[in-house]
Parts: sequence; C-alpha cells; structure tokens
Amino acid sequence: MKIATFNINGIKARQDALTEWLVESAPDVACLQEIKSLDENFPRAHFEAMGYQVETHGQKSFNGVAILSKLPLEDVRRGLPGDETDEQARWIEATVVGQKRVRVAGLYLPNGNPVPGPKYDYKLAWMARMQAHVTQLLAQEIPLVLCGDYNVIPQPEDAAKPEAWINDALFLPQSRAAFQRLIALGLTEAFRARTEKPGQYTFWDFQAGAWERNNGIRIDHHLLSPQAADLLTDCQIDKSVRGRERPSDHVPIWITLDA
DNA sequence: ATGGTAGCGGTGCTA
Repeated sequence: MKIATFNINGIKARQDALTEWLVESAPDVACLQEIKSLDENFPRAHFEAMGYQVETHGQKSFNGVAILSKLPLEDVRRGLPGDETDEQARWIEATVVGQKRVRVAGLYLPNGNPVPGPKYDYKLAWMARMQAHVTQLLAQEIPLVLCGDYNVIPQPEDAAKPEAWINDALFLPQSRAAFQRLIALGLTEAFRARTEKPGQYTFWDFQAGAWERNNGIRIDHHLLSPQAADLLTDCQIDKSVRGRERPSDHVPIWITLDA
C-alpha cells in the first residue's frame, strides 16, 4: 500500500500537475492539503474518473484537506476533535481497506507565524489537541498513519539554512518540543527511520529563488503507529515535481506498507 | 537585503 501526502496549494491551480503526478507515482492513497476550495467546488468527478474515491473537508479560500484513494475508504472523520468552535479545515481521517486495514489521517498543521501572537497560540493549542486525539487512536493498537504538512522542521539538518529559521514558528523550541511529544507517544517518523542522508526537503519557498538555491526545509511527514511501522518498506520524496510548470511550493512524500 | 512570489477571489489575507 502506497500512501502519499502532498500540499498542493490550491486545487484550481494544481489540477493538471496533481493529475500528472498521480498517473506516474500511482499512490493507492493521496492525502492532500491546502485544497483552498469548498467541497462542492473540488473537481471530484475528474479524480473519480481516474479511479479514486474522493473525500474532502474544505473551506473557502484557505486550508482544506482531502483523501483520494483507489482502495475503499470507511469511517471518514472530518475535523480535529477537541474544540467545537474551530472552523479551520485541517484534518481528515479514514480507514483504508487493503489487504490489511490501515487508519490514515491527513493533516494540515497551522503555520503559526507571526510569533508571538494569536496564530502561534493557535498552533500550539492545535498540537495539544492532536496529542490528545492521537493518544486515543493509539489505544486501538492498529496500523495508523498520520501524514501531512506538519509545519515543523524537526531538526537542524532538516533545513538548508537552519540559522534563518531560529525565530520562525516552524523551528522554535516550543514547536519542535510539541512535535517530539507526538513522537514520544510511540510513533515512528518514517523518513527519518528510512534514511540518514541529510539535505532532503519537501518545501522550497516561492520567493528569493529558494528552489534554484536548494534552500529547502523538510516539513511534510508520515508518523506511524508501532503496528504501521512494522509494515514500513520504503519512504521517498518526489523532488522533481518542484521543478515543473506551475508547481506547488511543496512536493509529495510517500511511504509503502506491506499491507 | 524587513524584500521577494503565489493562490484565492475579486480585497487583502495567508503562507
């Protein structure tokens, strides 16, 4: 089972690029972030015609997540529990029915800039809610994959220029500590588990020639429950997608599971 | 170097 995550930065602008990547990479499951679209405006029929079941959790203009799956999806949950007043669409979760059943969550963790301020407070509160919800999910002791745009640079080697991020919400000690607390629940960060090679990134800013200078950061991650980590066979970044026509500022990253 | 670029939606916010 191949499970990818891809922050597409707008489905209207990225439909062709997403389609091209889906055809060549052929993930069974693709978790998408920043669809920036209402559910009714997502080009559902186009992706259904490609053989994908489409489940969206959108909002107007900002945020929005989706799961596309060639395998059946069951028990879809929309929204991160823990705050009924939160209207930002950043979480979707479903059970993928393959040879084995795998619970998959696609998430778009808040950016949090500028710091300090209400956006950073929201980021940390959201991470605390995620910690509580993941604790509940882990108690089920099933294969669980939490993938998406975490907006967290875990370690200095995950940035080409870590010194440029020291005051940024993506790299502040509080952000990294909250990420490590998730890991400490017993999760495995798939890419780190599969490679020691530094200098591999999933995001390059549109500004200041970041891509041309390879000034990237690694902020898109798969976290795996012990039952999923036991099934992990590969994890790769589709870097070449960033060099194409009208790219997103993120590229896809995927895992394969023996499931 | 306190800029720069991109998406959405039709202005200014978000990243």
